[in-house]
Amino acid sequence: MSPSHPERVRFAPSPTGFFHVGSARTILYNWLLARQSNGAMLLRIDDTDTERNREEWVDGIYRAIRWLGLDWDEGPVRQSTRIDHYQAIAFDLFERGLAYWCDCTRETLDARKPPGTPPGYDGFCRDRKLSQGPGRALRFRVREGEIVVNDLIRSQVIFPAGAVEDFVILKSSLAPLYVLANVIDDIDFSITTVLRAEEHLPTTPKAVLLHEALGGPLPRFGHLPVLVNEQRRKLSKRRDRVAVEDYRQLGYLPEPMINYLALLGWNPGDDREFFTLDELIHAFSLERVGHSPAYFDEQRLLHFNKTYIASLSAQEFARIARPFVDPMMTGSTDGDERLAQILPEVQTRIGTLSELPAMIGFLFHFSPDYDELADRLRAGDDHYLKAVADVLAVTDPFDSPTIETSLRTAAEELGTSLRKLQAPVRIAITGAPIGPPLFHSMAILGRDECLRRIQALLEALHQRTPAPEPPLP
RNA sequence: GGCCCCAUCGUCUAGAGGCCUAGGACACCACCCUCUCAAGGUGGAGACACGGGUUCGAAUCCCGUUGGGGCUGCCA
Repeated sequence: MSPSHPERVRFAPSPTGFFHVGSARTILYNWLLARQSNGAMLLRIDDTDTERNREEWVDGIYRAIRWLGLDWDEGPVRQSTRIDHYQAIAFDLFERGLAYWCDCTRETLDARKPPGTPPGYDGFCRDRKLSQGPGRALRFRVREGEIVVNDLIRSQVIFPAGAVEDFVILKSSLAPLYVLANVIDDIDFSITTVLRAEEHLPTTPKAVLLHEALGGPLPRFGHLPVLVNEQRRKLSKRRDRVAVEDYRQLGYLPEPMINYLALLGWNPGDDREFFTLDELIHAFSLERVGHSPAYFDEQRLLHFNKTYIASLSAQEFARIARPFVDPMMTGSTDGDERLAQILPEVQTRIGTLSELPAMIGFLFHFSPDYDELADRLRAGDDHYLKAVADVLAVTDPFDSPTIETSLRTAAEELGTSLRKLQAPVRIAITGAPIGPPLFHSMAILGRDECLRRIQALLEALHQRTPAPEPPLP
């Protein structure tokens, strides 16, 4: 299913914010196309808008790409270093009569048009033969006739004559606009396929026009469906959690992120749902990219993350867990040993790495609010706790199976179930009603510490002043 | 408003005229397993937006309606 000819694709983000999950999907698909065709992907930084760009965002782009496990073959090309070149070509377009200078401002344009008229340029300066000068922008003279875009994903899209207005290619500051710089670079770097988000579809006819004017073969265009939020609106930096960096910090891993993103808009045609990057290279095809907007479902991402974590070897899991558990282990003497013992027990219990501290922190530091813990206990639990303390004192060896046997026997003698007996013990030992396997945790902590924690809860229970009787009316 | 895109379970989707009593996955519910919670196993509920065509036959093709989205900037 892979293309027979090497594709030259490009990924061209603008550094105006955090690297977006939508961008991550776009670069993935481009990268896949390049890899499966033995082609190349160019990384281009579209930083022509000096007002909005920040250098830290550029670094963020590099970081995110590497974190995802992707790379690029050429570049990065900074458009900001090629301004002169774009200007020269724009001036040439003017010389050839394909562009003209315009001094209309938003205000003069609006003033000219009857109220309620839809936005858009009216071609006022088309034949005024203005020369270059302060306050004058260069507009492209859009030709007559419809413009056809053959989209790889949507097939033929026709823009009727008159649907495209004369658009600005050089600001009055002489800074080039994105359509111009894009087309010039796509030509200069022999891009064969432009694969980008659907929001660019309406500007594609402008690119086609520019290509016509500048010559050279037209690249193939493909427009990916947009990613939307719960309200079905395009994912927005303001409203939604979209930064790849955020997901990294939350303990999501690159492999499941890639896996999930690949499936957001594309599917293999069968029921397969787990893919490595390498498998994606072979399986991916533009033909199987969907047409409709896709909801970025964090729950499903979580499922992929969780499944991936569970599939890791103990060594791999320990390695990636490290940065998330290190902070809570400071000051703990045999922390490494305890960590090594508990990690296999929690590997199938977490969705993201950031859940780790809350789940196993009790093994390293324990200073609960005993009043709160006491609140969680039920009537009679103090008897259970005492009985368990007695049993634990003579449990030998103090390992998980033996502890279990001891408590099982104790439960029988108390006429209760292990389920009920372990509940208050779990509260005493871990501080929470749910968590990793209790007996294993107890073995890790050791007899003394377990008894100390049970005693502490018992004392807290006894020291509580009984709730005053409600006054009788 | 104009131009453009899109339309199958809540979500991601399979489906390219009969294989559809519409399949899978996430989430949800129940049961099993079980020291809690997970994991795992079994089962369940849940969709072709609507209306016209075309056809022996339509989720699949055409038209319209409705709905959603994108763009409409001297941003990208």
